[in-house]
Amino acid sequence: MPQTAYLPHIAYDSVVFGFSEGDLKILIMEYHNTGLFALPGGFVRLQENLNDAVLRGLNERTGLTNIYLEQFYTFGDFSRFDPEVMRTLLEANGILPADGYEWMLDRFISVAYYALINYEDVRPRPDALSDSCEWYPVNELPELILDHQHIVEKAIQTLRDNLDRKLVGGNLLPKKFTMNELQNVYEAILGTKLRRTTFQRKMLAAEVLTRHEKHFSGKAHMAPYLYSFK
Amino acid sequence: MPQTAYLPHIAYDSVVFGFSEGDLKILIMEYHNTGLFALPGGFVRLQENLNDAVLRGLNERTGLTNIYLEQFYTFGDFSRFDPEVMRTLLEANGILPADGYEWMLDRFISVAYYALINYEDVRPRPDALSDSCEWYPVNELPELILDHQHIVEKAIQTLRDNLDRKLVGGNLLPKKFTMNELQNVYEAILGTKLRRTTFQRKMLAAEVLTRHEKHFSGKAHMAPYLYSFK
DNA sequence: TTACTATTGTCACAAACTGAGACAATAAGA
DNA sequence: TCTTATTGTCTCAGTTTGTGACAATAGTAA
Repeated sequence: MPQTAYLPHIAYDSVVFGFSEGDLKILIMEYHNTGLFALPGGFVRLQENLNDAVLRGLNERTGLTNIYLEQFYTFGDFSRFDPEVMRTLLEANGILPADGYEWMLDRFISVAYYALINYEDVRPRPDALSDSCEWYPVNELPELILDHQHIVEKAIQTLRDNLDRKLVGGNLLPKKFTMNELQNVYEAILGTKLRRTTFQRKMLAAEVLTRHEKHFSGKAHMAPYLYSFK
Repeated sequence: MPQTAYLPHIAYDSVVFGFSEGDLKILIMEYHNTGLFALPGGFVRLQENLNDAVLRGLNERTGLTNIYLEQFYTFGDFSRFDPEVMRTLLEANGILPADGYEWMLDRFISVAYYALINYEDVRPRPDALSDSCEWYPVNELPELILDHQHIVEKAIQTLRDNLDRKLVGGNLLPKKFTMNELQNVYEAILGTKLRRTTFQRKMLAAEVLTRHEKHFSGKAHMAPYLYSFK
């Protein structure tokens, strides 16, 4: 990452949501030899679109290409500025700031995005600076650097606000899913239980679902239909 | 604006909404000797919070201090980069880029905000680079530089989406207003007519208004109550 | 003083929507 | 064949919303 390759002072952070075992989860990086946890983020190349930079970073970490991505806020408080954190990350990777990395110790304004992906499609991959990239339930996050906890909270709040308006919950599931699975996603996002009949009626009335064949799970009860988003 | 005073590559643009004569209007700058029209914007000082920079810029142009302000999107496409526009603006003001203004010809990522203000509270003031700062109805804007037309459209869309959820329409009116005036604001923002009785019932049920004395306009009919937001 | 007009606050009724439960129809195991 | 758990659908009541009606003004005109 030499100085000339990226726009200085500008970063992005991404809150990558997945759904598994009944929990809403997000991808968190743990940096090599530091015990520091952070959202996966990155920088923008000099001639690159901001949105493309985020998609590139997500692709590098998840291998996915068609990602549901939404920009939700830009964090620009001066109090975000804490060069010691970045210095620690660089040193843990054997990098001296003087070797062309001084710009990473500057103040950054960060554009935050959230992504919704199908948990099963991802094998998280660490990037060059990181030790591990793992899923954590949103209610059991480790302590995060800088204002990243705040970014996560705002991401969840925005996702909740957009849930009914944009009907995006399906992006957290495989192509085909049952009505019960979809309801579980909604409940995990909203943090509340929903009524089965009311939920089903609302989803069907919205006319965004296509009904497919039944799914036989081997359980001793009526088999549910599979659905997909139109 | 010497190089050292501001963060490079980062700008903000503000869409300042006002309401007058039945129209939703926004503040547009016309730059001196160029015929170029643009949203009022600015830069962030090295140790300044992003949000504070925007409030500072709005204060310089409107004299207002308590401004309803909302960040809505950050525009970061590389296609925004057009140094000729900025070069024209500088030259029209007799400034040579070589005099420490080269950074203004670089690529910028712009964080966009919208503000809602009471039209009557404002006497728009031009800033150092500008010739005039005037209100334009949103449906009769001049051609704007770069992607500013796109920014305006996204601002209006966001305002519409937030209107019911945040009940912010009152920020475009004086402290006290009639129900009919509030309805006119909503209609101007949404671009549609609303039913008088339904609108009044919804507003009263929301329990966000305080009812004050009646307002006698001199017209030959029942006088309406004045309201203010709680 | 007495009509007359335009607008306002409120009510009434129907239509649409939502919460909550009931129930028959399975799918598999006992 | 009986039992159990879950699903798709229906019903009914309560709430909200669309729509019009109507009396109560505040001025103007006769």
